[in-house]
Amino acid sequence: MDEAVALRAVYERLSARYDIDSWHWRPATPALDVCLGAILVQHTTWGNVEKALANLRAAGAFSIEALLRLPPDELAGLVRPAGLPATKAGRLQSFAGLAVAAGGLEALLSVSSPELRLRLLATPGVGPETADVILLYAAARPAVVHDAYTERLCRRLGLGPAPKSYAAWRDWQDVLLPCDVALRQRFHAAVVLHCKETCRARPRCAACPLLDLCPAGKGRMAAASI
DNA sequence: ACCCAGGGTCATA
DNA sequence: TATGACCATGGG
Repeated sequence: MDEAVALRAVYERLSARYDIDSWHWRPATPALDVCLGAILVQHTTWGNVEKALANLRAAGAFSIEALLRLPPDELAGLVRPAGLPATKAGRLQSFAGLAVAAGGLEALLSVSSPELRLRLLATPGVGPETADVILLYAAARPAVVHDAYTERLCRRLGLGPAPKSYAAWRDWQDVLLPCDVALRQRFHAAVVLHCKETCRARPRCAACPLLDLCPAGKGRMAAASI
């Protein structure tokens, strides 16, 4: 079976099992929440991000303007639960500066997708994955988000591009996935939800909905641990 | 005590 | 193109 069919099957099975509404970036999630969360979640778990976001709200710092007003070390204190506090405080302020320069967050998120992606990537602390999360979930553009979960899942299924770069993975998905915002949101959300549930906690789960998609033989064992 | 976590950046071969 | 060190905290 070719890769387009296989990836489509992954989408069908996982989106049927995992609801986008149990995902922290649902369609109704405010854009600012998505943007700040996307930066804070780098190399940390979502639970820690929630604590940091709660600290920001409690301190009245949950706005582009307030973020820029706050002294860096004070902001770092609020963000500490998410790890890398000094680094992430600076990144939040860089992003806030980008939004202000564009005339506000709404204005920033309304520029064309290619231009928006370039501006995001030019912002310190915003790399390709963070930029694509913002494009897909905050700006509702049909972007592809690649991440460690997607890569691990695809590799175990024997899918994916030969090059290991983010760009190669993103381009690969971009060709195979229908260019639909809601679909791409559901796909990414379902992959992550599935991997978080089964990857470490329940290796070799016999009820894995992707069991029949993996290569025969040894691959079947590997698939069971997806 | 140790290992890992939706990453980004900088240095190096 | 790709690998390694670094950032620093919370949870298993």
